[in-house]
Order: sequence, then C-alpha cells, then structure tokens
Amino acid sequence: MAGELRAEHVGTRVRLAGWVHRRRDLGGLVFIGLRDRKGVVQVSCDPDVLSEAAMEGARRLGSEVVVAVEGEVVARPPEAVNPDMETGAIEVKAEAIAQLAPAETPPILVAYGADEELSSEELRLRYRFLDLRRPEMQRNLVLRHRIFQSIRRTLDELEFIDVETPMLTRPTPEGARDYLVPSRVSPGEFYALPQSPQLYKQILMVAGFDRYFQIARCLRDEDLRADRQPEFTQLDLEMSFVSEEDVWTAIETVMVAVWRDVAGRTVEQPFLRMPFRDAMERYGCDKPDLRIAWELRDLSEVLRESEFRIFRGAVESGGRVRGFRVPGGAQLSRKALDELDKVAQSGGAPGALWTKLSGSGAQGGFGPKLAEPELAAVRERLEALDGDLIVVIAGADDLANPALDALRRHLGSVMGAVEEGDRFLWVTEFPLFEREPESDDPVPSHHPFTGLNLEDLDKLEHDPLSVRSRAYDLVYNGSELGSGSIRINEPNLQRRVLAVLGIGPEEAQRKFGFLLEAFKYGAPPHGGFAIGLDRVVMHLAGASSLREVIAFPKTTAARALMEGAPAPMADKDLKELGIKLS
RNA sequence: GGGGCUGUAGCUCAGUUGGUUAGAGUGCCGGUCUGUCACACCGGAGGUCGCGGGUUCGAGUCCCGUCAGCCCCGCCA
Repeated sequence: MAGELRAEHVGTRVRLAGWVHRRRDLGGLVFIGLRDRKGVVQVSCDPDVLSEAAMEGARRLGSEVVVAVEGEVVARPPEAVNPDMETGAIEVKAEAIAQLAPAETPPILVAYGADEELSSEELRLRYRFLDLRRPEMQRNLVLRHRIFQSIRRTLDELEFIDVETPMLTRPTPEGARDYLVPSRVSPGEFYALPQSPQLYKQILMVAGFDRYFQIARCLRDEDLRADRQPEFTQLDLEMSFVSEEDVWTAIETVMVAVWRDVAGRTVEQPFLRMPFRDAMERYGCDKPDLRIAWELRDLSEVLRESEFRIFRGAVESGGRVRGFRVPGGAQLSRKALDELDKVAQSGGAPGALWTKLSGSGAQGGFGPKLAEPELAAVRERLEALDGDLIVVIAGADDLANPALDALRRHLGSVMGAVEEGDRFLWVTEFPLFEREPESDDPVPSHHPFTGLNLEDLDKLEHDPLSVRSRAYDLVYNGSELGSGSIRINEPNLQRRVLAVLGIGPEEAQRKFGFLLEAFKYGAPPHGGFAIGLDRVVMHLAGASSLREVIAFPKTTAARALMEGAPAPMADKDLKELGIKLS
C-alpha cells in the first residue's frame, strides 16, 4: 500500500488507490500526496511521462478526491529526499492516474500542516468520516483493534468462553438510569438496554460456564464526562470456584499481555494491592495515583492542643489534621500557593493550609502561628526538610479526603513529581455498604450480590457500614479501570444482605427473582470483574477524552452530530408502540 | 439540576472605550512557476458576527433569554 513503500521497493511497478492528501502544483511538475490506511506517499506527475490531458487532470485533483495511480517506485533525487516522511526516500512516478470518485472541498481538513489547528470538536463529530481519515484517528482505532485482539487471544488461552448476552433486557430498579426500549407486541411494557451483563454472567456461572468473558457494550443514561460515554465497552468476565487471587491473576495476565503486545511495555506481576482503608488513609482516595510518591500523615496528635484555632477546633470536633510534604515546594510562587485554596475547595474543603520550611523555621501560611515544639513535631512527623512545602487540611475525613487528594494530584503535576510509568493497583476490601446522604440508609457500594468478609458477618445487621466486602477495583495511574467482586452464592446470606438494604423477599422476588431462583439450583462460588476498555485504549493512546478512541461518540449532551440522534418520532409510529407524549 | 469557558468568512482566529467601510492566516477561484513536500509569488470572490429580544442616536462589543460545543460538580449499584 501507499504508506508502506520504502527504498527497497525502488524499481517495482505499483498500482495504488487512495485519497489526495495534498497537491503541490509547480506549473510543470505536479506532486500529489496519495494517502491510504498505511500512510502517505508522494506521486510525481511529470509532463515528460504523462500526456497533456493527464497533466491537466492531475492539476485539477482537489483534496480528498479518490484516485488510482499506476507507476514505478523510484528513488528521489538526493536533494529532494524528505527525512520527515516515512516514505520520503522514494516517490511513485505516475504513468496513469484515474479518478475513482470526486470530492467536494471538505469542510474540515484531513491533511493538517504542522502549525494548523484541529477543527472544533463539533465539526469533527459532524463530519466524522473526514475526521476519522486523519492518521491520528486511524492510529487510535487500530490500537483499539489490537488491544481487543490481544485480550481475546489471552482469554482464549486461559480457556475463557465468549458468550453473548441480550441487549434487550429487563429494566433494573437499582443503579444508573436505564435506556428504555418500548415493546410493540406488549404495549405499555419496556425492555432496558443493559447497564452491564452482571446478572446474566452470574447465571452463566450457575449454568456451568465456569470461565466466561465478553467484550460487551454497556449503556447508562447518565450525564457525560470526558471519560464517560452513554454507551461504552467493557471487558466483562466471571469465574466459578475461585477466590480473589484467581480473578486478579486472570485480569493481570490480560493487562500484562495488552501492555506487552500493543505498547511493548513490561508490567510487573503481581500488581500492588492495598485495602480501601489504607488507600484512604495514605492518599485520601480510593484510586490513588501512585506515580506521585507523597503520602498523607495524621498530625492530629501533635496539633490537638495548638493555639491555632483551626487545628485545635478540627480535632475537638472529632475531625483530624492531615497533610503531606511537597519536597522543594517552598520555591512555589505566591500565586501558585493562593491557587491551593481553589484546588481544596474543588475537593469540598473550606481551603488549604500551608507553610514553607527553611532553616530559620516556617514562612507564610500557618507556620508562624504554631508554637516552636509543634512545628518541630510536624516536621518530624512528615520527615520534612528545609525548602519543603507542607500542605494540610483540617476537618472531618469525608471533606478532607477529597481535598487532600485534589491537592496531591495538583501539586504533583505542578512540581513535576508525577513519575513516568505504569502503576497498577488493586484496591481491595471496599465497604459493603455506603450511607445514602439523604436517607442515611445503607446502599450497596458495588451491587447487592457482592460477597462479604466473613470475619465481619456478625456485624451485618447491627453495624452494616463497617462490613468489609469482597469487592475490588483496578486502578491505573490514578484512574479507575474497573471493578469486580466475589459474589454471594448462598441464598440465606443473600437474603440477609437484601434485608439490610430494606429489600424484603417479595421485592427481591420482583426485582431479581430470576437470579435468586437460579441460585436455588446449585450456584457455584463465583466472582468476576469488568474493565472499561475505552479507558484502557485512551490511556494507551495518550488521549484525554474517550471521544478520541471511539469511532462514533456522543457529545456532552449525548447527541450524535453526524447522523442526528436522538430524533423525534411521528405520532403514527408512537401510537403503534402505545406511547403518548405529554 | 448547578457552575465555568467558547460561538465572527468553508476552517483556525483577531476585533480597543459602544462609533461610521468587520480584519488576518489558511482553504476556495483565476494567473505565473520543472524538485516541491503546510510549495512559492500575484490577483479575486467569500460575512444572518449562533439565534431571539432589550438598552442606545448607534451593538460583533452592554443587558436578558435561548441553542450548540467543551470542562467540572451532582449523577454514574
């Protein structure tokens, strides 16, 4: 193909087909960049070779016209070699050029020059067929393909079976909002598009497929973000007769293979593991970015008697004072330090407290307000040195944690303290329940079928929030890639968990009766995992939005600009579905 | 549901304190050009200043509303 031609092909005759990338008309000679999936090659049109009419035709070839070229691969004259181009040593001497399809002047560029800005994302999505011709987008989608191939290859070797599950499913009351599909033959009733194959894969375990996987499309009707699309692709898997270690090993094997196959990077196995409780204590976050080495320390003990009201007050009212040291951070400008308040506020705290350390004590911020021994104790506790910045948040953990996490990430990036590398981490033992803010009732932190640590079994009814689950997340460089758990396979325990959630037998029957029924007939112990593959591709592509690695993504308002979805329906069509708009 | 940024030529952008004829680069059209590679040079066409309303003698510019795109909070078992 055009983009694959190299010096070794000199002398061969080729017939190429592709798109006109750019045309350079020198009056006599005409050069055409011919682009196909593999890249761009220069086609030279020389009046000594081509007829007058053929030259005239070549002059008129506009951008993105589809052409076929026949000719010989020749070495370029030494002074005309282009070292910036993969095919720059050679060119194709055209002997015949045929236009296969015309092209209007494209509304957005495909062939961007070095200093030209990309068109707006709105236009790129509107004219996605042109945007996807760009080599960067082609590269991203090829990368995606290779990742998927690597996953399938690895899981096949591990004897996982790929099973498809329905797209038209039963609406689920819990979790994200469902996308609904009206049933024509059952007016007034609806299918839901799957949020994930969760219940089906558990039933496949009961059905004896002890190693299942699927690269499954999942749909959730929630608001979008740069890293959240309404339809996304998960690697979903489930295994029977296993414990956490088996699931982790399987996922690690897949990830190590992907990183090796598509990026040529070596990732150490096993991945680091850290209980949820430790992650929150050391990083203030359940998905810490381990590329930043700094860890949080509790300073409450040394500051509980402090004259400085904010510290003493926080400890007296049951909160804590925690912080971390930023090596070399004393050099930060006043402006950079003022910004810390905003960062902390974005994390939910009233503001950030800081001080700079030097040989003569602490400058600025809270430092001068501390008694000498207190400052010394803080320094010692943080193992801080002269020239460091100390950043502290005082208050209740649920406000301080997000703020400390935001500050750690922000300062890590400002100070250039984010190390290179691939830091995978299993965060384990998530709480089984969290408190719903409005009602104070426990709600599942993962889903209601998540298994629990049997050491905490006796606390299930009287102290549910302290029960540790067997759920785990996979974190990569501070970003959550996926989550999973060992499930409950015992009907009695499942009933107890549902009861804590306020779901009685009747309601349970109505909502997930088919799963509970399946469990009556011999459910093996099982567990699994699901990984957001779009995010995996995004990380490996070095992209900052999922839209760069999905062929046809939706906008922030969940609209498809190219095809125009969603779209209104005619009354006649709605009537057939038994739907009346208000 | 809330907060922020953006919207001016096909595309990327500039546009001062509200002032008379809204600019640049690129693309497009025409011309010159035999080694270019974002070809170069000369000339030309191209505008519902997102849309609606208001203030004003006068609005791209100020105010209100609205639409669209992007980022974030809520939400995402």
